[in-house]
Amino acid sequence: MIPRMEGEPGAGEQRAGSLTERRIARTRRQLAEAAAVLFLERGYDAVTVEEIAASVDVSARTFFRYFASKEDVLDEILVNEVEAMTDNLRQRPANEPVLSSLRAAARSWVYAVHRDPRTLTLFALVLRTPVLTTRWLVRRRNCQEALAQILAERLGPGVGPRAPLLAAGALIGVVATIFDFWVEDLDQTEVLARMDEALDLLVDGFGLAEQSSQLRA
Amino acid sequence: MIPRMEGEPGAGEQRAGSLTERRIARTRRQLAEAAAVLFLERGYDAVTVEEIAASVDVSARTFFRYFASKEDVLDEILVNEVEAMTDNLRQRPANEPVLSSLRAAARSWVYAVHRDPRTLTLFALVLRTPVLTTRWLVRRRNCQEALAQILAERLGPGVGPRAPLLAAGALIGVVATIFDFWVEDLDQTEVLARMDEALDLLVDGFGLAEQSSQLRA
DNA sequence: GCCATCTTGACAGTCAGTGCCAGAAAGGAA
DNA sequence: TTCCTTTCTGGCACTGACTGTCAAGATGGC
Repeated sequence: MIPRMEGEPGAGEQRAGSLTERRIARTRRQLAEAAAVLFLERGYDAVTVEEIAASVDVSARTFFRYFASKEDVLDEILVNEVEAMTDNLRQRPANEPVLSSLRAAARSWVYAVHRDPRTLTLFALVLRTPVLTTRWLVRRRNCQEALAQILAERLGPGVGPRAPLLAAGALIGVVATIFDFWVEDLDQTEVLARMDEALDLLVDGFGLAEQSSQLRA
Repeated sequence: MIPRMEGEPGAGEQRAGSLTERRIARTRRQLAEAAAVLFLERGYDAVTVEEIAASVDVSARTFFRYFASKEDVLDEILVNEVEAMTDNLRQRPANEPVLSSLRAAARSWVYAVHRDPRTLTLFALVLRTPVLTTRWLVRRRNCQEALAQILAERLGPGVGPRAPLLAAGALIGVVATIFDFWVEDLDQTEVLARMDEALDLLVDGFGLAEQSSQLRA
């Protein structure tokens, strides 16, 4: 009933490069591609699933066999980016200070995004479409959980059970905010500098500890 | 065409306590109430707008005149809570250190939520229903913006244009994470202690600055 | 009581998403 | 090639969220 994609083949045993399998992969890619093009042309809401399907010459019913919902076509991009980011992080040497790992991972991810300008354009689309923005926020949260797990491994059990999730919350909070600035202003090139500043602010506790009205008076 | 609620009255000039106006307010309250009851009974997805409307004896069409979408019935609760929180914060004396204000605001908000156990039950419903969770994440973001504005006012222009939003991101990141722990485990009473710990961790920069693998070896 | 204004229900219609079934296409085996 | 099984696909009917429109009913001011 559901196209198989990549995964364990069924009893019918279609091998990896089989004709069917390639056709399925192609259809999936075409649908995602067509959706991205149409969304960018006319906006998310103004495009119907019917149209996306028609432009690849399959039925709407088939579209829903490839993607659980209309949102899912773009959500896949978000998932991929978040995974690219967390994979970068996991591949950093385990003895490197966490913050350096994070800076390096963010750095290589930013470079990757820069290499494919479409990614940022699609992110801009996501952030100006409410339904899709909510998806992005969900992915941010997934990212927090993934980051928390990495932090837990790196920092060991000494830091307590909730610290990794909390630290990840704060880190994602600042990194995602910088990311929002980036997407809002697609031309800006100094993302990395801003990211570094933001992380510096974070490790300083934003100066909140010593801040008081007297200091400003 | 759209029920007026509270706001500037139209040319017809219906005054605040008018019969119509009270009926409208009552219908709105009844709809929200009925929705909450039904959602808690059977889960969000298993309840149709038709049923909510029928249980208050209005048409489904009318439901959509009061709430833009099915999600909006519960979203209102989220908005109210977030506003209660930010209002608490705004009412703190302007010369109080930001962090103290935040602790105090969070504290009185937690007390308020404790006084009405239903609030937390509804939050639990929200967090176990994907569509509603996304709403919650959106509200969190609104909260970040509101908090950033307050921070900007308190900290003055010296801190740079992006620092307030970044600090707010980190603060919301940890406060919301504590909140998630709270909602997951409704019985727990030490929320406030955890909140304080979390904020302490934040002003310490989570110890990320000096952390390195050598320190753990 | 009259009139302007507003709320409501009914109806029709769009679009997302799902279950079901029959037909077509692919792969394996004889 | 031919047959058989597995899997993919289109078509159809259906639910449910949501919107535009219009006529009918209620309300408030005069």
